[in-house]
Amino acid sequence: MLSTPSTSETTSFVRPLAATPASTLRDEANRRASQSIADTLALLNEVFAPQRRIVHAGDLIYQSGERFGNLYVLNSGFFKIVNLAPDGRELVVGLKFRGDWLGFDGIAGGRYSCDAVAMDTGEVWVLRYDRMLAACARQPELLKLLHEAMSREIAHDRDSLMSVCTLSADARVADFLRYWAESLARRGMRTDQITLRMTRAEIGNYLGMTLETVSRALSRLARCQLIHFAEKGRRDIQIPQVEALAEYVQRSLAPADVVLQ
Amino acid sequence: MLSTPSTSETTSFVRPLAATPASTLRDEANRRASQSIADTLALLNEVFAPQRRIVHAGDLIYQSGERFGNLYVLNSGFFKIVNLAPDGRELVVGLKFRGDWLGFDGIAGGRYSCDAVAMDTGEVWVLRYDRMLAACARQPELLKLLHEAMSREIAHDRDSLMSVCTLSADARVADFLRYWAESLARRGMRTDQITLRMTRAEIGNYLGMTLETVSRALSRLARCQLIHFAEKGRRDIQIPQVEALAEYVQRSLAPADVVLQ
DNA sequence: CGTTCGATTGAGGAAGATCAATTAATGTGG
DNA sequence: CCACATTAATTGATCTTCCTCAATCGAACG
Repeated sequence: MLSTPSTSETTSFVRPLAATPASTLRDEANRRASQSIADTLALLNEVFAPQRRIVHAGDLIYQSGERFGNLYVLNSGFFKIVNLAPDGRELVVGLKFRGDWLGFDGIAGGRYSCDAVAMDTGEVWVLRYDRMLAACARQPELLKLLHEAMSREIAHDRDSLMSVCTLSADARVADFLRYWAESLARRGMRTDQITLRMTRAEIGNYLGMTLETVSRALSRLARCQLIHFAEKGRRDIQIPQVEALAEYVQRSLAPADVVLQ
Repeated sequence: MLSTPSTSETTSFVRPLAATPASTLRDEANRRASQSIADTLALLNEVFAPQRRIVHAGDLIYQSGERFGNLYVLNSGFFKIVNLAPDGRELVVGLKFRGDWLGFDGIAGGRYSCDAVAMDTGEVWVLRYDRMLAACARQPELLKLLHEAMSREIAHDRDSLMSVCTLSADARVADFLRYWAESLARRGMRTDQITLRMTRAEIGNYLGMTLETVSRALSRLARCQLIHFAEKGRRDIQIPQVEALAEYVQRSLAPADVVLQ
């Protein structure tokens, strides 16, 4: 099912002149992103032949306070990262998809500072950090990968903070759906119909609002036709156009005096 | 629950019986932290003899969109990291003190994704990333330093998100002051009287609230005697006991039904 | 088939934003 | 050094958003 997805071959061809609408460019970017993730996994597989661990919804891959020793890379499935304060507060601070790394937070203090919880069945690759470092010394390419992953995480955390601090509740929910859909798209998965693996309470926790507010926001988005609920179950959400969600976020930022044509 | 705390940083010696009040333990931890920062700077200086750059309030060390090439380490001064959204939103997403690294966000995309702005006169050391990598290959100790710095940043960003998502405005301001004071303490600087180098608007931007709310929160904290304003100028703030601020945050979390003895 | 858990929706209230007026610091040119 | 302009901070009054509490409904499960 996995390993060695034909590495190499990241579209080095210039496209023919013809029409290249925005959607085509976007698809192309997603294809490249997906390939890049596949390449990364292939390289890791080749270098480490890492131990594979199958997880099911609710499984913890590591937890706060546990001694650090491994980094993890998701081959499939979905994870949430839950930050725990000494006083008992819990917050979902990140979501992880195929190709994402887990466990960076443990490097500095020698212990993980979060829980990593599977939200679905999936496969995690286990990388011993010390072996990783040793391999990096021989193979600079690996180190580049590692640093890029950490850097991406830092940049993304900042974007999360920006969402929470500057967007209204409705916009935050829209942005969350957009982010989820785009994360899937960049991994070559369907985005017209997505299945949220989180309850309203979890989404609210992640976005810094109550579950009622999440529910109301989703209802409003559905009323605007930006999303549709699948017939059965409100966990499946159809998104006719992901870009429309981004536009909605932008519109919510625009001061009312701007004329909406 | 788990094993061997070891790793520097966690007191691995059992203290002698005698009186060791919390404040002494804390001072000792701060002394160690300060020494650790000094050691790091000394090592970097020795290995790279890095270019030094003097900055003044308002100077940008790098800005969003600029081509990535350097990491920076603060030898003195204070920086804010400002995240910029394509639509013009700006958010202060981080504060940097002596010993902190800047520029990690640029590694992944080849461009910085934030502005790094000096809030005071200071000295920044410039480290070429490629030279850094080369040096790391020879000196694993360096790589450890680098990874720890990135890891700390990831962990801290998550804590920031937690503050914004779970604390009231007053508690967030109190937590901000506590964080600032502790950052100074860990660098061996005075904390009884601190000079905020930010306007109320900047603080509010960082904490996700308006400047009026910051002002009101500070007034309330002053009314509770948790802080005092210096005679002249409201930028200088006296903090009689930093721990009292942490307690205030905890108290604000406690449901009203808890009896506060 | 009832129990439980998650989601939705409404009503009322509280925290914080917005708008506005006043005061305090900072700076500028004469 | 002072008058004046400018920017930052405070405080109050009102309004909005979101939270809290509560009732209802639907889906999943034993």
